[in-house]
Parts: sequence; structure tokens; C-alpha cells
Amino acid sequence: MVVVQERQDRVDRIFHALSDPTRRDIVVRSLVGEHSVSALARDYPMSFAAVQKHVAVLERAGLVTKQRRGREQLVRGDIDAVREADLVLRRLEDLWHSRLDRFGEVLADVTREGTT
Amino acid sequence: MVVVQERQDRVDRIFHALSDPTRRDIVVRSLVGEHSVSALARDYPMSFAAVQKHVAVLERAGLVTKQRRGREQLVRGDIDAVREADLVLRRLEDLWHSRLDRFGEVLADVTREGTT
DNA sequence: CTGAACTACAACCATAAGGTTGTACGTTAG
DNA sequence: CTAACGTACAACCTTATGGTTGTAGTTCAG
Repeated sequence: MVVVQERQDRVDRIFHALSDPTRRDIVVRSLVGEHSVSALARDYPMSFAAVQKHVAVLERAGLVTKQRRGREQLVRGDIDAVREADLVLRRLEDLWHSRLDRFGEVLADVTREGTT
Repeated sequence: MVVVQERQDRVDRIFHALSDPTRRDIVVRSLVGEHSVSALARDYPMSFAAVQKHVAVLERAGLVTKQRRGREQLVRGDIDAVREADLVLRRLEDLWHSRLDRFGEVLADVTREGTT
């Protein structure tokens, strides 16, 4: 059993990064096309440094990557991290379905009673 | 001075709730079957009150619901909130695909022009 | 060359988050 | 009835988070 956990799992970071509306918006824009940090920053009611921090959070989560182009830093969304989070959610849905299967009879009974 | 607006969106709460491994585990167990809070608490290396707080976070996010049974409080997972988060992720993936499509067109154009 | 534009990063602040312990109260077992 | 169980919640502590301002290094335009 591997007990040596890192301080924060990658999945933790991804979900945490997505828990902020500004960051989700940045992900949306970065998935559609590349934007410099300052271009992103212009559209939010906060300082450039604040947006820079949001981008850093997204970068640590692997949701975006940065690439230099001259004096700009181009931010681009990375879909793999999104898929990783998606996998977690689908596993939860799978669990739910298997639970439904196991209690299918009971559910059927309840439904029948409910509609009587 | 302290303007406590109802600030946090439901989606914010869901993603934040899922950003903690203990809470994700509680969701897993609660989707599989019902458990009392203390039954859940026994399996984590923290106090009962801490687990209680985690459950509260999940409840505020709509990921679980609680139902009294005698002196116990049964925690049960709610798949709807999971699906809501899943929708957000799928929209991101859709954006990514549409970007690829548009990029494909550009590529086609460039290629066409380049080969003329 | 010089200044403006982008970025990086440190210092600071207020509040949220995640944990603890302690107390209180309803419910059930004996 | 009484003791134990399950829960709720308050008070407290420490660290993380999200914002600010300020300083400084690079790169580009003129």
C-alpha cells in the first residue's frame, strides 16, 4: 500500500481549480483559443496579479499550459485534465447505476406502490 | 462592512466539495448505500466533528442528502449534482472539439493555399 | 536608446477552510 | 430510569485562499 501521499492529489487540484467561476471562464476561453495573460486579465474586475494567480492555479492543475511568445505568455487550455475530472464523475455515475441494479427489485416495488 | 452576499454558485460548491479526497470517498460510499454519519466517520483518521463538517459541505453542494432514522442521520448520495458537474465538463470538451473543427478548416485552407 | 507593455514575484491583509475539543440534547437499549 | 449512542453546534487554532500594491526584469516599438 502506497501511503506516501503528495500534499495534494492532481484530481484535488483540478476540482479545486474548477470551483471558481473566474477560473472556469479562463478555461473556457483558453480552450477556444490562445490568449495572453493580460488579454485575459482585461475582462475581469480584479487586478492583473489576481488573474495571474488564477492562471497559476489552473496551470498547477494541468488545466492550462503557458507558452512564451515574445513578451507575452500565451495560455492554452489542456483538455486532458478536463477528461481526468470527467472520468472521476463517470465512475460516480457508474457506482450509482450498479447500486440501482442491486436494488432494482426494491425500487420496482416502491414505484409500484407509489403509482397505486 | 461585511457584505455577506449569497455569492457562491451551486456549481462552485459542487466542484469545491469534490476537491477533497475524504469528501469524494464519502460520496462514493453514499452513492453505493446509506450510511450514518458516525458509520462514515469511523473510517477516517479525523474526529467525528470533522467528518460531520465534510458531510455538511457535501450537503450544501447537493451531493448528498440526510434523512433521520431514529437517532441516526442517514447520508445518501444524490447523483443529480454529479451530473450537473459532469455537464460543465462536457461543455468544456465540446468547446475543445469545436475549436479543433475550426482549426481543421484553417488548416485545410492553409494547405490548399500552400499547395496552389 | 528609451519608454511602454507583459510578466514575475514578494509582501501584506482579510476571510475561508479544515481541523480540534467541549458541551448539550434527543433517542434507544437494558 | 439511566447510560450509552448519535448528532448538533460553538469556540478556537492554524493554514490556505483570493485579493491587493509594489518592485523589477524582458521584450518590443519608435
